[in-house]
Amino acid sequence: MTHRLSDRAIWLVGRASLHAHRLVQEQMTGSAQRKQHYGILASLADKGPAVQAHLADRLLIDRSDLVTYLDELEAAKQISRRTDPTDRRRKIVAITSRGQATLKRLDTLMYAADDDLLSPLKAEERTELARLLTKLLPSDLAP
Amino acid sequence: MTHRLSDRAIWLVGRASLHAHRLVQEQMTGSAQRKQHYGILASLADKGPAVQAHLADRLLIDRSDLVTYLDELEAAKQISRRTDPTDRRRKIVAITSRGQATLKRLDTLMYAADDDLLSPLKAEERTELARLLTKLLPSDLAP
DNA sequence: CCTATATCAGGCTAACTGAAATTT
DNA sequence: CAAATTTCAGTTGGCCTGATATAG
Repeated sequence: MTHRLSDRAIWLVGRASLHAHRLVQEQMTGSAQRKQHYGILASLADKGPAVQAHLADRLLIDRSDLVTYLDELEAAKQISRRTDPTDRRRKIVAITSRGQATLKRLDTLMYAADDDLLSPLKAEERTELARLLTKLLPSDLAP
Repeated sequence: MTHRLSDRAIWLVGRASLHAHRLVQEQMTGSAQRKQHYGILASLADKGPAVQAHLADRLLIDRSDLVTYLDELEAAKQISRRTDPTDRRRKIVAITSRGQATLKRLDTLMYAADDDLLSPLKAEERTELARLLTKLLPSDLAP
């Protein structure tokens, strides 16, 4: 009661996210990629090609914003879009080999930022934090 | 390795923060207050008056942004600013009685949003999450 | 006819950058 | 003179809203 902020998960998670974002920016200086590009490429690499609407829902990204990010990634030949033959409203997005290479490079940066962020925690605490955060999320990030 | 995103705390905490922010917005519709106002008022109420620079550091808010937020809170007579007599560069910020009342109201909203956010977790998991997140933060939120 | 999908145009706000004025 | 504090002006990026064209 006497220390509201340290009790409010809403506040804590917001500030932790800001701190994390700053660490990512440190790693990403000079890399013309966005943090969202990482999420998109990682999702496509790990879960396979996807329709844009489903991809947006999985990543908690707005569908109209995803269009922009995919435009950028497509211009860099890191993803491909093709119309779904069974439903021509949809476009199926897939990662390219160039996208795989970029992802590998980004993953190194994100791993380093992750290590900075988690440095105050022990190994068991890190996995426990990941488990708890995953339970919070409305989208299904699990396999 | 096969599921990058669910392994990256950087990504998880960012998406959890977005989800939390949406829940706060649901609660705050119609309330002319910002989320940052809550943090400022709560910090001043729980830890007492503070110099702007220290307050900004504690809350992980940019110093120039804090100026704007304090202008708004001051216009609503929820905080007061006075020059520090021992160092006239500094201004000491304090919460007013009207600010206390607003904080009480905001705290109810934030508590409700917190409860939504944490609904997938058991009581012990909630306190564990708060503990872990607090350890991550560079600023000192503890008493 | 209604719904779903991708796309586009525009707005909002938190966060950031850089610089000025004042005081130590 | 150099450093700290508050303040101001302007930019960026992520998120959001509403609308359109196309397809089921």
